[in-house]
Amino acid sequence: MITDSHIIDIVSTHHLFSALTDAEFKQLFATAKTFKVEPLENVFHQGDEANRFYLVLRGHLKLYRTSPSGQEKVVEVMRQGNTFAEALMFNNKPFYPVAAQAVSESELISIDNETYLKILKINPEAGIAIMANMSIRLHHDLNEIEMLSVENAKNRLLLFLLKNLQDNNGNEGIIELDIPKRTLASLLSIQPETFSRLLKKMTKEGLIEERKGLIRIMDIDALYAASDIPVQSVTGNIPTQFVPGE
Amino acid sequence: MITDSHIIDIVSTHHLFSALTDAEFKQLFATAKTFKVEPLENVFHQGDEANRFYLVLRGHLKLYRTSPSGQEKVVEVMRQGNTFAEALMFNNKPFYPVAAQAVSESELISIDNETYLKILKINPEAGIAIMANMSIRLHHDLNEIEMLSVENAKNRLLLFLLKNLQDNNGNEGIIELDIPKRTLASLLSIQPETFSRLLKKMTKEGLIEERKGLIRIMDIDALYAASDIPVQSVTGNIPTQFVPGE
DNA sequence: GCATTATATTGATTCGTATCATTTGTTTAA
DNA sequence: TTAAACAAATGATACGAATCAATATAATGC
Repeated sequence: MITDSHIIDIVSTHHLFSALTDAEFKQLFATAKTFKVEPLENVFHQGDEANRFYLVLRGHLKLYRTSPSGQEKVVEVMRQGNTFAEALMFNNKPFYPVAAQAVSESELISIDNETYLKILKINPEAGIAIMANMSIRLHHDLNEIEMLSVENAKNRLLLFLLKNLQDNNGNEGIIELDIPKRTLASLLSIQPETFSRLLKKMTKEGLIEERKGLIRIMDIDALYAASDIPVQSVTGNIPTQFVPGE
Repeated sequence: MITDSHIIDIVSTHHLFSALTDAEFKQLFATAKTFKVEPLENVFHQGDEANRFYLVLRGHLKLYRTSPSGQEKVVEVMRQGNTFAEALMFNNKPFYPVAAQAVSESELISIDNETYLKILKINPEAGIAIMANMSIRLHHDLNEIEMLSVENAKNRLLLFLLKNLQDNNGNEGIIELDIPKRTLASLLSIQPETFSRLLKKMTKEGLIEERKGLIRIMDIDALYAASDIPVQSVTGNIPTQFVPGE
């Protein structure tokens, strides 16, 4: 079971709700329902009328589509803190194009589409505040994807250096290290040993210079050249989903 | 130089604009300005009044913050197709908290905040349509981050299998392969050779069974157990940003 | 049907990075 | 100042996965 304060925690930190005023929040949750689902139990089926969207309080569920031939395909897996079917609401789609089924025992809260949309329509400021959250989250995700997309240690370090330049006059730059190297290594998902070796190698190659607590980049352009960070590293790296026959 | 049709391509596929009606689009771009910036040239400075936001048509720029001590710190790097400073608009922040400077020669289009917000306020439907796009994009990003967070080939394959189960009766599952294996391997960022070896190994271990165009999973639970996919693999993996002293 | 080409498998080798072990250097505190 | 504790660097080794090379199997066209 999940406590009330826990529920409020999960709900109020979600980007769809965190920007609502107290009054709006109250209005919205007057029509909300919390409920449990057991494994293999469906929250809704493909083709059902879509007039609510959901937030997972606990457990996890799969969204899946059943093709005409009867094949089932999981589209997405939802976990604690995730919302689903809200895009349908924004898009005015009347029916769920997928089914939702609990994988583990789960607890959900469902929100009435109409109530939510009414709030947005009556008070466009609310919508704009929510878009602020979504924008920030999108930027954040893009950064995370970019960092994750850089698969090897050298390029992660290079990307880090290029992103954390301070005080760059012309083609030089300085990075101050005010945390232990081993911590920095860990932030970059590199072992301290590897980190040390990398810096040494780059120093030998004349790309950087190390002085107590400082890394000096001799030639920013050369550093860019040394990396094979893709110019457009941000978009469409590994498709999350294999969609047969689409 | 970038051609007009190219501009329209970039702009109209962006989630902040793709849901606008023709009339709204026209109205918005009546106040838009395209312009170039040379390397080291600033689009705006920290503390400037923020009444426009920007879309990168070509090149790349850095957003950076200068601390009281004069240290410069890059917050984000923007590339073709990215927008920046729109979150400020949604948040009604009057000043840019960062500066934006071209790294390479770049071409931008700037949009008037007031005009954009007016469209949203007059017609909440427009905002809702945009939120639809943002929702979809957020879901997509979450999936991508999840997939990217799985660092090794075996677990990527396992995650893929578990996410693409069709026709699972009880603890068995079937995955249909209607694309060439080498394509699938590439989707998973695995070399075809490695992919082949992995399947062979898993077959030997009794986890799966292969039959022309089909992969049969003998025991879904065992597969889960074989993977070390974190339960909550979605959130906060590698911090994108090293923020000294924060 | 056979030849041709695409796709898949298998083996040998190499490369990048983690891991383990040891040494060197740097703080911290007695 | 010296020992203890911590951080960083260096060496040796192990392992996963890429790469290169060869062969096997399947699909396609004539």
